[in-house]
Amino acid sequence: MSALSVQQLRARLRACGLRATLPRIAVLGQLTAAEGPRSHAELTDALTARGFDRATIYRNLMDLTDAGLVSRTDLGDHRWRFELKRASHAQDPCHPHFICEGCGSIACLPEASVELHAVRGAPRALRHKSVQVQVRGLCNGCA
Amino acid sequence: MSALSVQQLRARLRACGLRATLPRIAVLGQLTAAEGPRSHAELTDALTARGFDRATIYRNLMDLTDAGLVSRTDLGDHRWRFELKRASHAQDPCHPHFICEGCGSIACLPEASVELHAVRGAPRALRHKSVQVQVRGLCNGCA
DNA sequence: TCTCAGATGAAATCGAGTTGCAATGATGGG
DNA sequence: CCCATCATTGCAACTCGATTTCATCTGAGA
Repeated sequence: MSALSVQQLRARLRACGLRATLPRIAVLGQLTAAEGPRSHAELTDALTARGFDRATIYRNLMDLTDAGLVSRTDLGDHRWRFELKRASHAQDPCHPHFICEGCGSIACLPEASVELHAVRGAPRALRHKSVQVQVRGLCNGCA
Repeated sequence: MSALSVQQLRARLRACGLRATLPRIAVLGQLTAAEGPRSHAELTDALTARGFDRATIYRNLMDLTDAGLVSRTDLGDHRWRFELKRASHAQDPCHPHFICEGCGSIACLPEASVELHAVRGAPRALRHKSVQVQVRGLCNGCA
């Protein structure tokens, strides 16, 4: 799902009751093409070159979040990250994220890469898998 | 460890190579008496009455964090929280941490509760186990 | 006691996040 | 196909926690 056509993006927006405007298609397209969560600043850097405004990008991210197409999380660095909810990730809604402490980039890890064991004394949330797992370290580029 | 004498606080600061100044002793004292993480604003509210400046409190929180006496985390509400590192957290450097997104308490998980698998495509740091794992969710009290 | 690097206080700055408002444009109805 | 309407945009300003600047002050070793 690296890149969808404009028609596909437009259809997806309309299916949620959102107007298919140019900036909105661009934002959804960026998130669709992205590997993992992206910050507002990252999207702004990528899209102001095309003439779109910060505030518009911000409001579209909120719109997509409200529509349920995108999830908004804070991975602990004081910046909201927006990630497309993918059909392929539907079965593992809380896949772990890898956070590079060198360059700050964030990537998704396959759910199989982290296995949780609800050992004695651990919070019950661990047993229900209703937790968010973050792995911090150096990415291959920064190591 | 609800309250330490000024002498004890002073000694602890000196042991880290920090000067035992009045504001610094007050900040460390507040964190020592606190039950859980405290935000900069909370400490400011408590300490400006004694005549200490916001910026000074902020810098002392950073100093204590750099010195390793205090940990700084974000519970997801976009505000830094500072919590005294207690002795019980000191040993076993690479165990996973459980962060409650409700009350902010930070608990140590047994190393066995999280198992990492270096699957294809994962960063090499995962294979070397040179990563830090954080599990976020609701603790038993907040669930 | 003297000295000065480290620390403080007051104010300014930074930056992500957010909002107000007039102009614009996507959509549905005619 | 055109028009009216209302969601959306672009711009600028604002909020507020986080952070820095700089002149002054002070804790701690000599």
